[in-house]
Amino acid sequence: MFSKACEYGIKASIFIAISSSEGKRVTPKQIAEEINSPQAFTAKILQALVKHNVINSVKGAYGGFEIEKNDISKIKLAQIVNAIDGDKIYRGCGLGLEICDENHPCPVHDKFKSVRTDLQNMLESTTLEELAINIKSGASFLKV
Amino acid sequence: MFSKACEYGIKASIFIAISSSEGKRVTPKQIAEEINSPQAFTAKILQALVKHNVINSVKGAYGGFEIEKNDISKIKLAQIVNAIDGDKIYRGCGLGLEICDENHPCPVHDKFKSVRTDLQNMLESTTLEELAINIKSGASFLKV
DNA sequence: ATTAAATAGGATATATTTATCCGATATAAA
DNA sequence: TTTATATCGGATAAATATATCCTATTTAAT
Repeated sequence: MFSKACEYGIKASIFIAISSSEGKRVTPKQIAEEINSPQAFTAKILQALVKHNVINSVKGAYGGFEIEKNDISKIKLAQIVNAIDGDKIYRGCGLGLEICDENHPCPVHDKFKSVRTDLQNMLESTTLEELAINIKSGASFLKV
Repeated sequence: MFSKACEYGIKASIFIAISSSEGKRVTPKQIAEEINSPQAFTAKILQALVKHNVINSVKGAYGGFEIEKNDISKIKLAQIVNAIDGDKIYRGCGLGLEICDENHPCPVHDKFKSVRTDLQNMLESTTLEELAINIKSGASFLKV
């Protein structure tokens, strides 16, 4: 479904959201431990998220990654997925056709429509805040 | 969503279904042309489909790949996807957790549930026959 | 100013997926 | 039995995704 990079990006963003809500910046090392991911690879993904304005970075001593407190409830999963995997998940053709639309549909075009729309709606409506709250309350988990 | 191999496998199966319904066996060369895929790679995928009893192969002169006429309406997309990509699309965790279930859900476990169930239902209810019919009638296309 | 701690980013390595090549084997027809 | 035509399957190559390493740069605190 998502690439590894995207999975890490989502989990990292949730952890950063939690930390930021407590006024703490976090380093790639802390993040990688918390979400059980390779540290250097995770750092690359964080750079991409910074570039796409999903998270902020502060260089130098006492720096790290953070999310503006007011933004946590505004950031949607879709933004994170878009920053890392692009929009091919719900835009590209299910069977890889270059051109696939109503006029020239692939064999599964119609069948896929609702699944993909559901996915898109879910990604566009789910906020980092609600995901962070569930982690904080112990209702869900970032690693095994 | 699906791997390239799986995309080729679905399109190839549809084309074989059409040909078989007309009593014709087809070679990897013909298939690759019809679905716009690399021939040798497609041949590997066909082998996998044979091994999983989705399609039949007949070796030797005048041989090729075919699907039992009576099976065309019975074969579901899910069987093809399963043969090539396995069931991780609708079984594996959306965020890659080793363990992810009701007792220990990842952050998006609940959000994903309906999307994945929809996908699974779609794959398990869609037959090769209906996809083949739409290609034959010109309602959908195997390549651009 | 100096130092310690942090991100940024280029270079490189590894793993996986995608793709190609070629010889072995099977089989129908002549 | 020979020949032409297929699949089968192992070896290899190329492309992409994942992961690591190292140095440069930035910056807060002393």
